[in-house]
Amino acid sequence: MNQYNNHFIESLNLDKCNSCPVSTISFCTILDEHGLEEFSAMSTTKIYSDSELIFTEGKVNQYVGSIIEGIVKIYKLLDDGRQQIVSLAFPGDLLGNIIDPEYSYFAEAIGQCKICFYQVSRINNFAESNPLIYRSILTKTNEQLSDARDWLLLLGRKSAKEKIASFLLLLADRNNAKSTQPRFKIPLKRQEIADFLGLTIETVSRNFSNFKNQQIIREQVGHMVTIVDFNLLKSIS
Amino acid sequence: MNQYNNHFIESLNLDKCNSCPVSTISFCTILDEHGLEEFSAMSTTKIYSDSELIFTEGKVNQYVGSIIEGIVKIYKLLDDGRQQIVSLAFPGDLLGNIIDPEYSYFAEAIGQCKICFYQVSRINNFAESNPLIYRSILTKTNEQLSDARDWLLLLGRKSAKEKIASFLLLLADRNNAKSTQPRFKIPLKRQEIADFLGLTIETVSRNFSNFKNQQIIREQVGHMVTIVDFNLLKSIS
DNA sequence: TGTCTAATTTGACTAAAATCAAACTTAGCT
DNA sequence: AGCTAAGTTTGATTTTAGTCAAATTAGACA
Repeated sequence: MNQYNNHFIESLNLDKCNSCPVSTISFCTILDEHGLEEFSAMSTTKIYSDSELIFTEGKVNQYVGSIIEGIVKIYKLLDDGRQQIVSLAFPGDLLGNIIDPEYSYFAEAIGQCKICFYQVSRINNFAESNPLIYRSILTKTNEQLSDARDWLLLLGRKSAKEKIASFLLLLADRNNAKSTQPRFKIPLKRQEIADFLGLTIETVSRNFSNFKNQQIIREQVGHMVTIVDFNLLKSIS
Repeated sequence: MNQYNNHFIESLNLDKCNSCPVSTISFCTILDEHGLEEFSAMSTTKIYSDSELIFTEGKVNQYVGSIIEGIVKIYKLLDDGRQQIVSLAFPGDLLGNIIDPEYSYFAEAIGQCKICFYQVSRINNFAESNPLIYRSILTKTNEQLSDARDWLLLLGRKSAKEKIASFLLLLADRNNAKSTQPRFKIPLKRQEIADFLGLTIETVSRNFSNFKNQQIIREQVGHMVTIVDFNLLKSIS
């Protein structure tokens, strides 16, 4: 009876991971079936609605999350309210880290998000017997560092026009848009784009208008955008 | 005879680490004596003179390094030559990573540098029996990510004046200057400061002049600087 | 110490993006 | 469908930092 019960729970957990849409790209993908069994039992899935705060700067770092669905913006604030988005996290991306004592940024859901959480302390315990999880987290962290450094180049050295072009290409890439005229939804409001690119909302709007006038992009209702001249956008970026 | 010989070699390697000035802050600090013995045998120390290239973007990622002495600038370039320094690496900092197939930036010595190198492939092999090295590298990578994100906020949202103030405080911090009027050498040329802060050399120069005129800092020959009004500089940043 | 070059500073002017303000559009709600 | 608030666009103007040019200073080396 107890035996059956245990088996039932474990298989439930594994089912959860087996049916997980990011199981092949999340940091847990490195685990074998045995590790995953133990690991999945530690996870809690939570759904956030648009604009809900996930992490708050300065709070104790208790959880890391793996994004299952949706997009999360990671941002920092100056005292006077100026905001800079330092990362956009997509499905499969890791939220937070297992090292720092506190969160050093805010994380907020853009649209509805589904996130799989783990307690930092439990991951660290788990890693004692499954140290490969460190390599997996390192791989994700390394990607984030690489992205952050690309963005440093953009913020420090690119013009507004180049920034907008780079932003559009980033979104096309994250949407795996393979077409020569990729079409996707821009998940950010103009103000958020401005906070991502280190610009003002007016500059963003003007540059979008220019691209539309020059037929480089088309914009439909609901922030759907089509990149008409991909190569031109690439050369601008 | 053979026995003595082995012992001699091993103790030489360990001596090298025992006398290493960054042994308590480098990523190898996590290793116990046994691990260190094996690890130290894999290392090669190299000295670079000012402006020497250490890594080149696009080249195969063969080595990671731990800085023993000196400062290294990590930078990226746009096609037209615009440059952005994405990181300044100090003694104890890790250069490169063990994940990517290629370097994605340039690394260049600022002044004379002493660097302890390891082959990426050998670190990965070593980690199979010493997986804690992953955690140690993760910790260093995580620091770099945190620094990069602080810099994203600076580049995206701070004014030239605020950038210069932040830069001076960063240097004071890296020099462990505990005094109320910290004094240290600015290791970068004006052009490099500009490339670090996303500014032009003229803007950097003008803002330094302003700070000097307002008696917030003093500058002596040889780029030695004294922060006269630390609190004011902090509030500006 | 003097000479030469590189680095830095300063000035005048320009350009890019920010600010301020208003009009217009979209999306959600009753 | 009409109302409302939020979001976006556009225009006029200002500000900041960039550009171009020249003068000055610092550093390396004979």
